[in-house]
Amino acid sequence: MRFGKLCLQTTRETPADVKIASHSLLVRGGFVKSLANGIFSHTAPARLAILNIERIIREEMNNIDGQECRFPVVMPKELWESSGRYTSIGSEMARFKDRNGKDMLLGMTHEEAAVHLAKSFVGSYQSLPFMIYQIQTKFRDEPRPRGGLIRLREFTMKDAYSFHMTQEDLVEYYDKAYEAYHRVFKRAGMKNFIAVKSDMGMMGGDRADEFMLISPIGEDTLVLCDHCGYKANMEVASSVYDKQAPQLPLPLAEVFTGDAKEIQCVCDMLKVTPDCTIKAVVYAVKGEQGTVIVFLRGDREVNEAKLRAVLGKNIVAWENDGESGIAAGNIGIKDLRAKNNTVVYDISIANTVNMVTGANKPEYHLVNFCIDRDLPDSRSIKYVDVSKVKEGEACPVCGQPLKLVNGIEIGNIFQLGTKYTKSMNMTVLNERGELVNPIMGCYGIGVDRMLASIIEENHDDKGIIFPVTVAPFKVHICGLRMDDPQTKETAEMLYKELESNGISTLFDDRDLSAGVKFADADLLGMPIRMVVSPKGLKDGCVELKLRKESQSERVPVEAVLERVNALIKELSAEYYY
RNA sequence: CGAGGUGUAGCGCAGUUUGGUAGCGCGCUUGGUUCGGGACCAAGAGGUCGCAAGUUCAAGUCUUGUCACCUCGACCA
Repeated sequence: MRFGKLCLQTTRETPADVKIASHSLLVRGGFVKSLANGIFSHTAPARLAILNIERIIREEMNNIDGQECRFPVVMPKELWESSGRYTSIGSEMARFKDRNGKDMLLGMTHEEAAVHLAKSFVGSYQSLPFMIYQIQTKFRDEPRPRGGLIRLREFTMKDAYSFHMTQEDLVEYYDKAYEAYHRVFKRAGMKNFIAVKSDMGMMGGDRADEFMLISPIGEDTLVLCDHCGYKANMEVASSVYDKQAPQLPLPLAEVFTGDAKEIQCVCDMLKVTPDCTIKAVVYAVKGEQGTVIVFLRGDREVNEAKLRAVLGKNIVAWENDGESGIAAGNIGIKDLRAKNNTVVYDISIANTVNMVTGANKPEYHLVNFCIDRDLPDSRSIKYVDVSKVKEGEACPVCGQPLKLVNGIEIGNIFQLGTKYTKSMNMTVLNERGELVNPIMGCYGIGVDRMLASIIEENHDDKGIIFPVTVAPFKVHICGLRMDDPQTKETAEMLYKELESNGISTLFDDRDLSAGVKFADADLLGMPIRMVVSPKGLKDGCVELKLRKESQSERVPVEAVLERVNALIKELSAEYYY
C-alpha cells in the first residue's frame, strides 16, 4: 500500500480526552476514528491488523475442530424469550421494532442462535461432540464505553459453542480450548497474560475462566498467589480470615455516638480499629420490594458479584426512602426491626467477640457485641463469603499472602451445562435411544480489545511496536528524497518486489522530509523499516532496521528480499507456541 | 442513573469575564528554497462558533431549552 494514497492522517498531538496508550496511538496513527460513543471506524491498517488477529484465531479454532459458521446480527424477540434472556438482560441489549411492529434485537452474544441452529440439524449422539464458531460484530449498549477499543459498544467477537453428550467430554474439550486460547494470545504477541477463574455473569453455567492481560489499565482486579499459583478474578476469589485473638467477652453496652455513622468516625470516637466493628451494607433487589442487609467486619468490603451469586438475585444500590425502618448509619444485628429484608452474614463476623455495631436506633452503637452470646438464634445463622479479598490476605489454598493486579479481559471460556439446551428444548438421542439435553461450552474472544491490548503491551514512547504476526504490513519503506530519480526508481522496484513475493509492505512515497517519515514509521510500528535514500544507494545499499531495535544494518539492494525474509522468519520465531 | 467538564476549520486550542468584521498552531493547496529524525519563505483554501428559541441596533460571547461527547461515580451506611 502506498502511504500517499492512504485514507488516514497521523497526528502529532494526542486528543485531550485520551487516557491510555493504545487509544492514543490508535488515534494518532490514524488507525481508528471515533464516530459515536464507543463506536469506531477502522482505517485500512487497523483492518489489516484485525484480519491478522482473526486469521490466528481461525487457525486455532479450526485446529480444535471448530466449524466456522455465521449467526445473524438481528434476531427476533421470540428466540431470546425461549432462553429467558429477553427479560433477564437489561438495557445493554439494543431492541427495536421492524416495520410490522415485531420486536427485534441486536445480537450481543449468540448462544440462542447456536442452539437454534444446532437443534435443527443434530438428532443423535453420533454427531457429537462438535464446535461451531463465528467472528462477527456484536452490539452491547454499555453504560460507559471507555479506553478507545478497550470497552466498546460495537465490537468484533469470536464466539464459539461446543456441544457434548457428557460432562467429561465437555471438560476434555474445555481443556483443549483453554490450550488453544493460550496459543492464540501467544501467537498474537501477548506475553503477560494469564487465565483466572471467573464469575458466570449473564451466561450462567458451572465453571468459567477468563484470559487476562495483566495491565495497570485493566478494569478487572485479579487475585494471585505467587506461591501456589492460585489465580482468580476478584469477583469470585474466596476469602479466608485471620481468626480474632482470643479474648474474654465484656458486658454488652449501648453508647451514644451522635452523628458518627461511617465506620471510621465511629472507630475514632470509640478508639477502636475497623476490624473490631461489624458494619451493615444495604442493597435493594432489582425488581423486588425490600432490601438486602449484609453484615460484615468493618475493615472488609462487600463483593457484589459474590453477593449476587449467593442470593441468586441481582442487587442494586439502595436508596433510603425513610420507610424501610432502617436506621441508616446505626444498623446492627441485634434487634433489627427492618421490614421486608434479607439478612446476609459474612464469614468475617462468625464467632467474633467484643465488637462495635449499630444499635438500630439513631445516634447509638453497641460495644462488646458477641454474636454467639448476644443473639438468641445465633446457631441458626448461615455464614457466607461475600467480601472482597484484600491485598496481602492469606491465599485460600496455601495461606501465603495474596497480591492484587489489574487485568484486561481478552477472552473467556464457560462450561455452560444444559442451561440453553434445556430451556430451548434441544434434545438428541443417546446410545440407549433416550432423549437428552446436550451439554454446552462457549468460548469468546474480543477481537478489537485484543488489538488494543497488544498495543498496550507492545509500544514505546514513539509509537506502536507491532508483533510481526499482527502487523498490518511487515515492511515499511521510507523513500527519502523521492525527487531523486534513482532513489524513486529503486524504492518502487523494491516495493513491487516485496509485494510480489507476498511480503505486505507500506511504501511511504510521499515527498516529505526524513524526520516526518521516520516519526510516522515509529508511530505506525511495522516490524521492519527499510530506508531507501541516495546516501545508501551510493554504495548500492538500503538500510534495514527493526522497530524494536535501535541499530540498523545496510543491505545491498539485490540481497534485500532474502534478508527481509530472514528477518521475518527470525521475528516470527518469537511467536510460535 | 448521579456529579463535574467540554462543544469554535480535518486535528489541538484561544477568544466568552466586559456583546461590536472569526483567530492561533498542526494538517491541506500552489510556487520556491531545503531535506537522514517532525525544515523555511511566500501566497491560498477551509468555520451558518453543537442545535433551537429568546434578549439586543448588534450574540461565539447574555438567557432558556435541547443534543452530543469526555471524566469520575453509581458497595464503604
